[in-house]
Amino acid sequence: MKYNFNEIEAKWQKYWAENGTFHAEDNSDKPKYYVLDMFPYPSGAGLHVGHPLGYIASDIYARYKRHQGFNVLHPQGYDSFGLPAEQYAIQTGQHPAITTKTNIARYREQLDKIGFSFDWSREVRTSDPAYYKWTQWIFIELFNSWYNVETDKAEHIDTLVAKFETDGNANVKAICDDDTPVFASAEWTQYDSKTKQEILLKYRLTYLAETEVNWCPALGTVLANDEIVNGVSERGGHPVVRKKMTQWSMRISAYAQRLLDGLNTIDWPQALMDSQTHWIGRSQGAMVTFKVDGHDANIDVFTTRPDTIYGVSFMTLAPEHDLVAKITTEDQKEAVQAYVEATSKRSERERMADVKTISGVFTGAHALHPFTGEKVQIWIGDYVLASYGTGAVMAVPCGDQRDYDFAKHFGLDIPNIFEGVDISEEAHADKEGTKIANSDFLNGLTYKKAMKTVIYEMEKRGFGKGKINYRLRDAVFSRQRYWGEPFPVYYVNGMPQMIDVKHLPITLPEVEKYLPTETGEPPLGNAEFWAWDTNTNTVVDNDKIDNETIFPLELNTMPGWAGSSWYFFRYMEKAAREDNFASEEALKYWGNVDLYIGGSEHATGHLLYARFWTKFLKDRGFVNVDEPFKKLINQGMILGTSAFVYKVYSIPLMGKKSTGNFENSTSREFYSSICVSSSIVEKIESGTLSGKLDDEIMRLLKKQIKNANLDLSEKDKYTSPIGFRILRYHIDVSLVNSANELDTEGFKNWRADYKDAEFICEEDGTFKVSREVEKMSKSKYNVVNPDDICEAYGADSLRLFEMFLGPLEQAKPWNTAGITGVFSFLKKLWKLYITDEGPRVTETEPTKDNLKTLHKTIKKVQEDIENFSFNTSVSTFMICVNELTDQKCTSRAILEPLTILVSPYAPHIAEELWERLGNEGSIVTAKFPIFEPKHLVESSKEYPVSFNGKMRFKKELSLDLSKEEIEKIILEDERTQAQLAGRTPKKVIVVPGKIINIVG
RNA sequence: GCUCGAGUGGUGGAAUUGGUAGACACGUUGGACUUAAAAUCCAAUGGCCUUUGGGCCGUGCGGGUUCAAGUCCCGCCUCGAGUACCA
Repeated sequence: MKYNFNEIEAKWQKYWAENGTFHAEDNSDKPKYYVLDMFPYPSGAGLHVGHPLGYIASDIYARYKRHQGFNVLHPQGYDSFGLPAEQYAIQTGQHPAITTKTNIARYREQLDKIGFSFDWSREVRTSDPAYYKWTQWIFIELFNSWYNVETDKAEHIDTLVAKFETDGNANVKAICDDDTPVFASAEWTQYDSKTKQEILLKYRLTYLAETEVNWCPALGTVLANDEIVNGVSERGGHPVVRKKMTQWSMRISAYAQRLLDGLNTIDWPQALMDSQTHWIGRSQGAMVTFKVDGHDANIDVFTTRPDTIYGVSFMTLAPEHDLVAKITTEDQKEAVQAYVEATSKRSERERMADVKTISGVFTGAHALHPFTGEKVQIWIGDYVLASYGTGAVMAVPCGDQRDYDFAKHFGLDIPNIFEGVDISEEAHADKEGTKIANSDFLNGLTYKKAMKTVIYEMEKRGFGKGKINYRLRDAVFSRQRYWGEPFPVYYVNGMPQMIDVKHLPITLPEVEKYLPTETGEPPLGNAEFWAWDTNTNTVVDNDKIDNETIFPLELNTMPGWAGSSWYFFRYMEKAAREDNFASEEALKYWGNVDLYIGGSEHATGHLLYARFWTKFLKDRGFVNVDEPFKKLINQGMILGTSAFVYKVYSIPLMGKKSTGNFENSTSREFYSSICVSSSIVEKIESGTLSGKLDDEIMRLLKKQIKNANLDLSEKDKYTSPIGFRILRYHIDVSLVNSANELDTEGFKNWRADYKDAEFICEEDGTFKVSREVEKMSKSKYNVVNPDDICEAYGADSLRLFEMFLGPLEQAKPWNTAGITGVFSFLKKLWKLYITDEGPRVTETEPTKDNLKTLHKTIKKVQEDIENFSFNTSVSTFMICVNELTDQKCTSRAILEPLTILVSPYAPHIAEELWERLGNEGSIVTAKFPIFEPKHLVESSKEYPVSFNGKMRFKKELSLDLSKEEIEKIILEDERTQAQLAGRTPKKVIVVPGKIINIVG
């Protein structure tokens, strides 16, 4: 009987679905284990072979844990709100909900074919109103919370209001906006409702504020910093400009320190934690206030080097700084205005591309040094960022390279405040090991002591204090998009009001167009049915808005990361979950995710926001854990192997301006007929092309020019083309075989503009393409689809092969060539159990060798799974099957445990063999075999014998021998004598059980 | 520029605490079976030299530590990822 994978896989996939084999139990005596994948965005392109890599790894782990007796939660769902569906809707008018549903169905079909052990009864879709009801609920809870610095956690806003009522806000220690006014309790009680609301917005964990945002006009939306790459939108590459807008923001900065501290409690890749640490950007220093000479104004600066304050020789403000207009003197006004205007026009992109140019203007004003009272010039310069710290720096040119460069450029003073350091060439930025000089009371102190002393002194004199600053900004939470969660918010008198949680969800309204309105409002501005009736608590017609009982609803929607910041909690319970996102018992039982697998691109987005929301939910008592993901693994990207065809263009046809991107040029159809095989291109480029081929190319080029019938002069048309250029194009990888030969007929039929292609082939008549490893993407035509592999070799082969490719964390190119190796392994495995005549398993006692092979395999596979080294266990299985085949093993005592070992990796074949061995039911909870070291105990070892570290021969020796005995035997060996050739060894190293090394 | 990671046969990769470099697989070559192909099986396969015993060289490059280095230390080179003037 043959290994019929199609039949077996369909059979067991059906069995698992019908029996709910992978449904986790909510009440269980078993220990819990929660394995999660980062859920996919269901794109229209479907899954490619890169997607399942992490899913296969987590599935192996989940299945392994089931064999180990754990109650395993391994759910899956869809991050189904997002920009691509919306852009598709804009283009086609098709509702994003429909395309999303279709895409999800396709994903599900593909996922099911790979045999994952997902508990689909808990599926989550972020765009499902029953799900986003709770996303809206969390938003409301954030609105109703403030951050109490004293208790170091978020609390309900009522506790803050209570403090205001009794004591005002002077002694309230809270994270709030910088411009929050100070008031007494009496003042608070007299404020009108709107003022109170405005003040509370300065404290709430989500708040409405005018923020400068990254506005992308082409997409009609605001982008987060991590959605911008090199100054253009990550998706589509459109330009991005700075714009002020009223937006919802999340006060994630309140959690900066806890987000840093939490990293010490979790098991994540170092690189990922490093990038979060850097993103949060903690720096310790001081806030120092400088008075402006002749003005009633102060400049606050943050500095990490208050110890160098005597080195200050000027100050620099960001051009956008509020004080600039106020303090600039009459003579400098023109220059300053011009500079400010020039900077505001420069796009982020330009500013980034141009880091080296030093620019700035003197304002004419001076600040007073807080210690010496000396006047220092106040400059403006675009190297100072308005968005970091206070938007102003105290410049210490001797200790900071940028200040140094600025001072040199404008001829400003560079006083030296370091003992015995030469600063004639560059600034001295080292902290340790240098003593401070020329600094009054700081003279002779080291960095650490000077820091303490100067901060103490500043605090005493009242113009500065120690401060910790974070780079982490509050996160903008509004998006001018349609396909996202609507805010449960309406506006009374311009102030946001939360809809009561019992009326959730507020579902997305229908719109005619998914584009911004003509007045520049978000797409929800197109909705006609988008007002809130406070009497009926329903969404009603916009025409009814009277601003008395019926009010306008929020037009923005939430960003992509809203739904993904808490979905791992929703999975914890499968019941209807009307009254909470998961029951208290379920949340308590499952706690947090034990193993989370996904891509490293989420380092500073999803993974930071999810940690933030988890900490918030913990503070407010809704969940029991401080960190959502205990252990995290980044799977490496699977890269595609793109194929390229080279085409020859005559320069006269291309015209003189031949520098553009021809791949995107619309006129290329004209010139696309001459294709040249890759090794001939090499010859052309190295100038070693034979005359015959050269003539052939020239002939085709002339023909092409003639046929093109362009508006060229007669002379140009018939003179021999003086030169040509070679350009390469991505072509579909399915048109190329493993020897890089092109299917020329298929190529002609692939796209209309290639139908007249002419080929200049290799000498053997084949046409070769060139290959290059790149990211897998539709536009590069290098996408490989898992369905085809499942069809041809089966899901078990796909699973094994993806693991066999290499270490999980490493990026690796996809090359299907090797898949036959794992496929023939599965066939060999099958043959170990079943022959053409039928089952061959017997009750024979296993031999010593059988047991040794089995237990060696158990040990290695278990170690590998626990180290997430799945590639090496596939090799181990191959070795095991090869050995058992050689041993002609038929013993059930060996073959039955082997099916369990293989089961996490190749579950379908394992189930089938398990059943054919006479077992009832599924293999998934069968106990994992236990490794017994006694089967690996050896009595002798084949020692490698080295001379000066180089292995020369091997000798089988008993392990009972002492070092001395081994040394004696080895020195007597004739091969040793031959190696030594009469010399006396200086030293003999014997490591029992390992190696023998003879020196001399 | 800074931070992190990686460089091993024709290819993907293995080598767990320093202890037989190249496991396992692909590919290639030769052979068996077959009318043929597929499938399967057997053998060889890092490079160079060779009197067929074996010898020399080999883990990006240059040094070092050690009886012994792919592995540890110092200095470089290349590639990849992240980040972008953070005061």
